Amino acid sequence: MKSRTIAILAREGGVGVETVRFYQRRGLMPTPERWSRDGVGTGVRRYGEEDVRRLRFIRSAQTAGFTLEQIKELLSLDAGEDRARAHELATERLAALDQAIADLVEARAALRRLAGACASTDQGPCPIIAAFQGEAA
Amino acid sequence: MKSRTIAILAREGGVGVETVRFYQRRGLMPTPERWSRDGVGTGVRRYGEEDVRRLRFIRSAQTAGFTLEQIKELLSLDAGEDRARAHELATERLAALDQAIADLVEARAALRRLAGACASTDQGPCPIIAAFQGEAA
DNA sequence: CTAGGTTCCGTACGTCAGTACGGAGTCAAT
DNA sequence: ATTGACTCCGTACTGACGTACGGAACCTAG
Repeated sequence: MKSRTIAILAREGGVGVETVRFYQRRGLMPTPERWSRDGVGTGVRRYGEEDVRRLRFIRSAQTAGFTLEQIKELLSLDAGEDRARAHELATERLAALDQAIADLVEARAALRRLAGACASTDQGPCPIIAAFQGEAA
Repeated sequence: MKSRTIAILAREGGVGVETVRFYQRRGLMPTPERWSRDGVGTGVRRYGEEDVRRLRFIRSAQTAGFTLEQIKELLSLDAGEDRARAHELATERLAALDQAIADLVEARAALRRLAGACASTDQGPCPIIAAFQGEAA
């Protein structure tokens, strides 16, 4: 079970060792006890599947636009009974996410205009600013 | 024409005064000459339509995920002849944008699972981390 | 048992995009 | 002419998210 060193955990989670340590300092990842098999010295911390899942969740939640603070709260809510709060955080973020997606789709349209306008081998000026006119903000 | 003070420009562009000044320092916005109507004193800078459009462009390009450095380059390219470079920047960003949109759509699906799982009035634990399993990364 | 690679830890530094502050100058209205 | 709001400018600080450094302890293979 708990057989991974921090480097292996980091690799499986797709982040750097320093990032895991950073998450530990921020309270997002646990800091397990050191583990010395022969009872000599203080040993080294070991991590399991659980920790990998947790780490991957953090990355996913970040993609969803949660801040580390919010992710920390979600983690503390996980498997807890406070459905109301979890639901609240999720739907709040869902709305923001829909807005963000809409904005990006808008932006993509503008970029297509830009790419289109500046793609041809025609001579003359390339109206970059103009390509972005007609936005909702 | 050039009748706006920096506060009015900022308001019309949807940013704060300090942000405009920040963009000036970064070379994204021009720093027009001071303008004293009666020739007394050093006067105050005034801005026109052109500047409002430029400011709005900056905001839109930011939504599209360009960094301020890249936006600066786009602005220097605007109305210039370097179509190749403009096209390159646009298509590069377009690809990144498509990826970002795909990620967000993924994230939205995960959030819907989460909201769904934690919406009911059922008792019991709320599997937040589990709701995010099944991602592409 | 020694050499090397890792881990651990605190602290410092880095980037991006602002935001705030403080004092002097300027403008507009009363 | 004075008051009060706004401008200008440099410099410093913020916040989110890491990334780097350096020395001591530790673990593993040869």
